[in-house]
Amino acid sequence: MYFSKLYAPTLREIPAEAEVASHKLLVRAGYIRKSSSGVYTYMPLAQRVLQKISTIIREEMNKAGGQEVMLPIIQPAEIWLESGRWNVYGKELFRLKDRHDRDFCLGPTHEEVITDLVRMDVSSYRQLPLMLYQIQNKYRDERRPRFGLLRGREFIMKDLYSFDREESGLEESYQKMYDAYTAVFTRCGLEFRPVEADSGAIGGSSSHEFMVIADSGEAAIVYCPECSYAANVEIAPCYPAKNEEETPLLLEKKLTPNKTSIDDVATYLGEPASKLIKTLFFQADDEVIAVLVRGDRTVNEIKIQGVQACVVFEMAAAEKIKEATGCEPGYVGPIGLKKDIKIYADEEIKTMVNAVCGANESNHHWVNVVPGRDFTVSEYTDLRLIEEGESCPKCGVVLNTARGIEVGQVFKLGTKYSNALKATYVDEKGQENDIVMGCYGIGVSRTMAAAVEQNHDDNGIIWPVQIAPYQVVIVPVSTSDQQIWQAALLLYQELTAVGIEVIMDDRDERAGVKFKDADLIGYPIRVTIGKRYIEENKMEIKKRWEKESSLVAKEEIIEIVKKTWQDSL
RNA sequence: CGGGGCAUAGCGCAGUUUGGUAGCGCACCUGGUUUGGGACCAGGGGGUCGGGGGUUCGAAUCCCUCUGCCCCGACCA
Repeated sequence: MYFSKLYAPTLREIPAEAEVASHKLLVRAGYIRKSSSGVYTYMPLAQRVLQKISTIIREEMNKAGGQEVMLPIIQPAEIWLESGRWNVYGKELFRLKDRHDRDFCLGPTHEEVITDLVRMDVSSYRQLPLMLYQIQNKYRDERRPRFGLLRGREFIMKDLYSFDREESGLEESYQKMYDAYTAVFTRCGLEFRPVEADSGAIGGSSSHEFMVIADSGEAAIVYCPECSYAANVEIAPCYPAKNEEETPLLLEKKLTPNKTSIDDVATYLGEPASKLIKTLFFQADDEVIAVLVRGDRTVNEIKIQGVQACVVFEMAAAEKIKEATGCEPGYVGPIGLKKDIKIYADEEIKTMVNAVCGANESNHHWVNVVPGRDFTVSEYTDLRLIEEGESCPKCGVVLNTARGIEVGQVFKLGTKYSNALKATYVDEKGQENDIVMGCYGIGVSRTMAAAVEQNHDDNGIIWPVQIAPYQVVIVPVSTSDQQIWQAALLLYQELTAVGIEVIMDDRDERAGVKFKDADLIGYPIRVTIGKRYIEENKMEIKKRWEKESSLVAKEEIIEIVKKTWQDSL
């Protein structure tokens, strides 16, 4: 491909709206343009990268036994009503009506559609197991689209659904997909880590997320340097720290004027934050609940939802808190609540002695509080967020922390959807059973953005060879010098002939412009042909991820390029 | 959904306070000089100043209203 013909308009200036590296660089380098908030056009370079990622995914899905299908994006409301998610999914679901006023939605995920398909055509155990997948656009009306392709409203996903006879079959399918995902991201040349994850609103028993490691990632993970343990902090279990043993003292109310935050109260009373009890109120459907954690800890809302099942879960409104405590937030505590509400407490609270908590009276806190003596807790359990420096639940070694971008997730769904939608099969004994399902997603467009987040420098993108839009760019320093131009042309033809994807920068631009664009676009290998070719018959080869270039003969160039390409496969 | 901000040429911005008929840099076109890390000179094209309504002799500028976009938070298979 000649650069002069390529539709890749690069920009010198960064669009004002771009926040993160992948967004800035993909826009600047001419890969994507925004159409509306969270919706992007993929231009030729992006399309090539997406195709490469998709090809790798297809190969691995097929290898694992998957069959590709294409499912509808426009989905009828009926099946969503049947699964119960039409009302649960909320505003995230893009809804629309047809001319007859019938309800539809744009698919954010395809459990309903695929289950509807399979229930029509699968009836016998002889047809199982089955794995179907698709790669196409999905839609979620995000409250706040951001970070370019990382959180869009329209995005490309691969999703595979597995259908098995029983749990053991699901276990096998799940493992196949786990392995396939590992192969996919390895082949994409990314540094990633599978972590244990929450299965969230999609339901199901077990789940792993595949995280591309990048400082800009939205997800925080912990992993063990010794054993294989790795988890999203959302679900990482915490062990209670030992609280100091003390002789319980008499409960006492203290004046704490205008001290509403943990830090303020701790400083004012001269106590460490770990001596305070943090009391938070949540709205769980129609019920208000109180949650207690040590003052220096953060509550983990995912864990709370694990003990208090509900559809809507959020921080309680101020008036609800007042109803429960008779007091403004800032001085609330578990002692003497107005209303009889459930109090969940983190395990660490149990052993606290002579603690501090709000008195449910403005400008007052209790000191020398002893849980169990001064108030009663409905349930003690692990409710806090894991912190830096805590131990591995498997082997006790101190965990490492990292940030990641979630590019894939695998779920064991069980029979949640097959049961709701009556997708059943008949076994050898003539017994009807629900099909056991799993679902497995990869964010294709997000993977492209994550690759950029992980692989870039100040000058631009540094594509892993496997997913680069082209592997090589040839830069003839002058297009008017026939000796240089002819050499470039010959190299171009020879590389193309061996299956290497090459861009020839044939533009009548200064060398500096071509170098800047080459770095920005991120071709793994750049070959420059200039004076040194005329003088010494040497070409310059530079790998995008290395600082130095080297001068070599043309024959070597071809060998180096071929080798680099093959090494990456 | 709460809070804040922005909307002027393809991109980045000034002009709005104090109304007088739209400008700068980059990009683009023409010609010339240049040519190894985003060149220089000269000339040129491109704007319903987000939409609608109002005030005024006159509105990018003041008022009302709608829409879009961005940031922080909350939320997030």
